Amino acid sequence: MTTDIPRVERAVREVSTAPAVATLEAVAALAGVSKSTASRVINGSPRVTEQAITRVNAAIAQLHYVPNRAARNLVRRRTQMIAMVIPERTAAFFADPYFAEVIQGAAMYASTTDYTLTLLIESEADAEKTHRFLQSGSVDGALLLSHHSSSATYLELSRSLPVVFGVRPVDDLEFEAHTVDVDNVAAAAIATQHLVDRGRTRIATITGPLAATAARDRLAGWRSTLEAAGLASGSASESALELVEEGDYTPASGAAAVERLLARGLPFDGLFVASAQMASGALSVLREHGLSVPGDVAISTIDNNSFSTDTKPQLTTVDLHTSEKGAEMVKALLQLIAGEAVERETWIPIELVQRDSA
Amino acid sequence: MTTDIPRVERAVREVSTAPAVATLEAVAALAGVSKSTASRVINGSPRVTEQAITRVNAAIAQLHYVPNRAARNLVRRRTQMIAMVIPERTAAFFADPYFAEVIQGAAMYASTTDYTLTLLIESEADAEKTHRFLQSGSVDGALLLSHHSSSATYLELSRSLPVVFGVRPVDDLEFEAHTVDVDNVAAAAIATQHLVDRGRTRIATITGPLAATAARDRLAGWRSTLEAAGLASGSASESALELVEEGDYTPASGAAAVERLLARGLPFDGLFVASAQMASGALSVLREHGLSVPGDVAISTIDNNSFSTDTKPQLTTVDLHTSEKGAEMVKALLQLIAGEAVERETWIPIELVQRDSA
DNA sequence: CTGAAAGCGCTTACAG
DNA sequence: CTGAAAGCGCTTACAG
Repeated sequence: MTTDIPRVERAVREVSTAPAVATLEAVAALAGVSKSTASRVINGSPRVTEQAITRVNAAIAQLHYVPNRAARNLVRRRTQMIAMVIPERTAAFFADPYFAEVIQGAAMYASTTDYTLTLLIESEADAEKTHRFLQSGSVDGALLLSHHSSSATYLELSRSLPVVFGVRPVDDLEFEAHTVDVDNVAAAAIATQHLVDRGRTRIATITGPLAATAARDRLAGWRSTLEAAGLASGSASESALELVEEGDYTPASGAAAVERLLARGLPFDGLFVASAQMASGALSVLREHGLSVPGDVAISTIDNNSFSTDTKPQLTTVDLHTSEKGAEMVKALLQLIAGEAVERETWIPIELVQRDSA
Repeated sequence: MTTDIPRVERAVREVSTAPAVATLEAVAALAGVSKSTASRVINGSPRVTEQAITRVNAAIAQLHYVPNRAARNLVRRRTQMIAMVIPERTAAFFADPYFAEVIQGAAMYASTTDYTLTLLIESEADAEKTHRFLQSGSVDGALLLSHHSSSATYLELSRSLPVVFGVRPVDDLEFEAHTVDVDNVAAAAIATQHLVDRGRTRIATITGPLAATAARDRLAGWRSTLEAAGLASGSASESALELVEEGDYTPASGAAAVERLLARGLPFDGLFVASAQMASGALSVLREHGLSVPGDVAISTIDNNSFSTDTKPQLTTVDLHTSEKGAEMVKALLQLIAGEAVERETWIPIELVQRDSA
């Protein structure tokens, strides 16, 4: 009503727009009841007559009425919104199918509820902003995919807002967080055991960045499986436990890691790679060196995504059911918001998918 | 203050919660001004004294005040939220780095504004639900990444809500949509021309699903480049224009497509593949057949992502600046919402990235 | 420049 | 079962 352009635009709008958004008042009037009754019908209150219900519903249909979210949220002190917080760095590495899958699973599940999922990119530079947003009551709860910020910060956050973590916080026993995760030790153990079952006796591994718990867990799963199978013996220098190289989850790092492994001259006939991305990189290098897979080296890995099926041979891997994890995170959060009891830890089931690399 | 359960819950909250959320009223009181003035300061109104400003800001800081979004949205008739609509099928194929990149770019940009991006998965089964949501005033605008639904439906939508498309709607001239896209014809032409410049004379192509405009555009770019270079001559059966196979953007389909190309027995020394994903699949097959790249067959493609760098040799490709596209979509939408004039079509610049495959 | 007041569109005790 | 009324927390003409 002030500047010129908007005025014109509004006029145009008024003409071209679909019937102005209906209000509760209009519905009530059309149905011949009070706003109170109309509202009760809408919210499924049991204290209304059949007749009121039908009439209100008819009015709603006729008017294409949809409750105004802001008004409803204001009085309910709810926003019907939850946030998925992902660190900026992760966003940049969105190429990693892992995060995309979690987010997809979460978004899919959320879309079946009447909660809305918003993506919150936490800039490393201004994590404060994210926290302010979360504290401002803009969302009813938050999903944290990782926590580059200090655990303390998040502890604080989780005290004023329902929060579900997608990774276990670094051994902070005081931390009463709710988490939905996968048993990484077991995943690695299953993949490694498969190699053992295939008769491999010198099983090497390529790990993820060992700064992260998940990578360390996978390393531990590999090691304990070798020990249990009696494949960890030998002098220190020739023990299979020596066959460890670290990567950063990218294909290139996987390739570099096998190169190093090969350069060390220690023989190995099995290789557990902590991620399919790295495995695909490792696989090419092995073949370049004239090594056959699974003939000379059997490979098993973790993550059932395009990286495990785009290779030749396709990779035997452990499916972490990642999009299910995203869904479960949302589910747990909504229960928390509803005040229901939720297990401190939810473990997503994992599963070996046998293909051709081992 | 009324029902029992809430009362208890509130009590619990009060104890465990960080300082109860401050309200405008509290800020005003602490600052010794009216809510009106406090509100003006918060909203940057010029009609306030310096003194008022400093006192209100001090109060805000002290109380950690953050405006309640619902209340603000209610009165402003704004939600400060925009939705990114992606069809369910796309969500499932989230593995395709393309969508992940667009979304990431959009989320990143949005996070620098005070708009919130929500991911809306449009179920094929219940597209109605999505439309209801969009029409309900829950968001101020929508970003459409693709449109499996009829153009008509979206045309209708775009009449009641600012909408920005990420793909050009199928030649619907009446359709006054705003779109942010890339010039696919040019992208293909650049990639193909590079092959021509490298001295290749029989240049084949692997297209995306030709049902989509983008795939047809890329095919057209390839064709016109060959024609312009005089490489399209010859009898129909041996014209390079015959060297076309269709894929579906997955690596496997790229592999299958070259197999068919090879099976036809027509020689080719250049190959333009419409996506890096397909190119990676095609590349392996070529090498399996003992063909060297770029020696025997030079390859150029489109999309600068992990698929173009994880191969050996790495792929010469056209960078579509996909995450920039996501950002530009948000930018255009926010301008539309603000009532500013926006170009009907925004073209994202593209760029040849020369690597080793051609 | 500032405050009192109205109102955004709902929900929900309260009193029939 | 139902309606009148209050109130959720803001913003913004309106009248100083």
